[in-house]
Amino acid sequence: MRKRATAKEVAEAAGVSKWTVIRAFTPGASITDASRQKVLQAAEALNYSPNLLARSLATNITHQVAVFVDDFANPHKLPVLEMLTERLQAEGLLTVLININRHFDHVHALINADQRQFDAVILFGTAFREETLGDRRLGPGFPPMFVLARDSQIPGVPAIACDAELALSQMVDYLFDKGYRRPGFMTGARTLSTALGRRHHYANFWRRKGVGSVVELNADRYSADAGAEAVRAYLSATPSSSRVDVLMCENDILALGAMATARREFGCRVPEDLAVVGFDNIELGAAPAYGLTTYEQPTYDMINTIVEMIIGARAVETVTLPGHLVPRLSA
Amino acid sequence: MRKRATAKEVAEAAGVSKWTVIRAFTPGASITDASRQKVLQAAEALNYSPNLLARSLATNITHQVAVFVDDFANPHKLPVLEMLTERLQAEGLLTVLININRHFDHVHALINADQRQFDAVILFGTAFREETLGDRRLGPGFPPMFVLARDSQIPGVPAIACDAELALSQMVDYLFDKGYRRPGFMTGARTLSTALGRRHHYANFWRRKGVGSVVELNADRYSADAGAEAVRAYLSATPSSSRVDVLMCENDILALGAMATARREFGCRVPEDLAVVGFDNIELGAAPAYGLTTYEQPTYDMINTIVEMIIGARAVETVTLPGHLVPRLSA
DNA sequence: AACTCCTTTGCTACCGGTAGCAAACTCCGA
DNA sequence: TCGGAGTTTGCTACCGGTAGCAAAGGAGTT
Repeated sequence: MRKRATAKEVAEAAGVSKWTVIRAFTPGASITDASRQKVLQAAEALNYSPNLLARSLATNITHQVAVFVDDFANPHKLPVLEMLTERLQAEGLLTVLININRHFDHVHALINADQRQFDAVILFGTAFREETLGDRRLGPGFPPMFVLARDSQIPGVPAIACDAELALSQMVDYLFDKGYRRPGFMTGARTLSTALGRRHHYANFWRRKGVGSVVELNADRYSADAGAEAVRAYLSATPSSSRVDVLMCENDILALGAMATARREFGCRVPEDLAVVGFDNIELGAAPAYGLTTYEQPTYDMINTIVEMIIGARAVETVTLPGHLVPRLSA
Repeated sequence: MRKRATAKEVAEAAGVSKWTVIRAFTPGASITDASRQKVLQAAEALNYSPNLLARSLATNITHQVAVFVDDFANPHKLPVLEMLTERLQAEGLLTVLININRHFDHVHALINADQRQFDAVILFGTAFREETLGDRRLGPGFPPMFVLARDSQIPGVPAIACDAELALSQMVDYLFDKGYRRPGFMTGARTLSTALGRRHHYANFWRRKGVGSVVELNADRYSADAGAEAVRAYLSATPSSSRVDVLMCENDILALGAMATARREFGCRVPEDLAVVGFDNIELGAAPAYGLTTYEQPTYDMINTIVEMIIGARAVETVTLPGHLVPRLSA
């Protein structure tokens, strides 16, 4: 396999120095049209294009952003990744997808990221803890970190997320106006971020409405199955007379599992016997079979904000952005 | 922000040459325990770890694999990406996720990949065509390419995929044995790969069973909505007496949309009035509400095969691997 | 023609590693 | 005590670019 052409080879072919070749490929560089043409022609013939690795080494800019993901069960991740890659690529940045699931050593992955000189690191998942990210080996020179779509538990690491307080206030207002008075909430994996987040605000706003107690259901993962199981356990243990009238699930995927099981195994009509709402607005929830009432995060705004921070077009700080309620038939 | 420490600085601190420092970090290099300890101590103090960018430039090995994805609508992509990143990371390879949707110029993305010297490029999507990938600018030195989970339409580019012929033969056998005789097939986006793939084999095997005609439904995308729409168009135009009795959809996400709509809007019982089967075995299809009969691709085997080819542990060639039928209630 | 001033080109030094040769150092046996 | 083999260390050259200075070239003025 022949090697790729280098600037030096192109220079020889064009009869100029390699620096002139570089200039022909550098926008705004000082070079006459005549030499640029000569160079471009020779480059074309030799199939030359600059080696970005060498450029990165010299400039200390890689144009690569690492995205750490620790939870691939939620299909909502996919459209976000799509949008994120698209937005980053529009700025000339590539996305390095790093899997931080249970099988991997977080600190190790971070050190690796460090060694690769990424321009930035985006944490996009559920369970990044301070003890891993605060590791002292991640010293000076570590790329700037951002937390996407979650609160940040790490001091100094900004979070760009949906305004959970606003979201839950809108949701509870909506449910209250619809007449629901016996709220339930289903959590997924019990991480700190979860506990402090949506459930907290949900309970708070109900309290303000004068509804003091929120029934809590626990799924142990974020998956349809786990949602199904949790609701099955609840409904089979609770006579219909004392059941909640509306169940909010921490995300749509739990909600879909819960809804399907409530209908199918317990004959519940949704929303008449049990209203169900979710969070995220995944595509499938919109399907007529579900008609899931949910809340849409401001995905584009969050991504745009984070990318602007990365390219330096915006001050780096924690930002919460308003999403919007998506009322459908399930509540 | 202070810069990262380099081998030279560690060398000064440890009182050795920078090459000794490098050797301390190179497994199997010739170095005494005494100097290695000295170096590691100094490195620890300065928080040094080797710069992989510089290493890549010198060795011409980046340990980065680009994955081109052009279709983020199918949730099946997510578990595959999870497994792929995990398997690659286990070999010390990182995954660069490149979005090749309609907004991007494929050739441009490939040239960019070329400039970054990826160790390999994996095409994981629906619509990579020969005219883009055969571009002559992707000349010698371009990283080896692989097509994952699809046929390859590109000569010289091996495909690692599920054995579609076997899969469809198993599926048709199963459906035939269950007594179905009026088969339908719903395609997604009409790309070449699709046309030649599952639908083709499906029709073929029915023909062998003596069933000559397969009704074709067309969804224009791979999404639940598109599946819903296609089945809506079909069912409202076709009296129940002349409808198909089993509808195979090109993938699960189409099948779920179709099933939900058939049930909800047309009162069809599944599978009594209309059996529905899909392909991929996505998580949601397993939920009791659906019980979707489907076919599971040998995802792990495919990924493992491709990774072994990348690391040179296996001959590079097109491989098809057997998956297995997942019978549930929907057929 | 001589002198500016500005543009273009070439050059050295550098980014932070790797490869492989040569010198220096051990260690051992004769 | 010395020779020689094997090990360890240092060195030069290189990977393919970038940065920024210095020399060369060209146009305009007097």
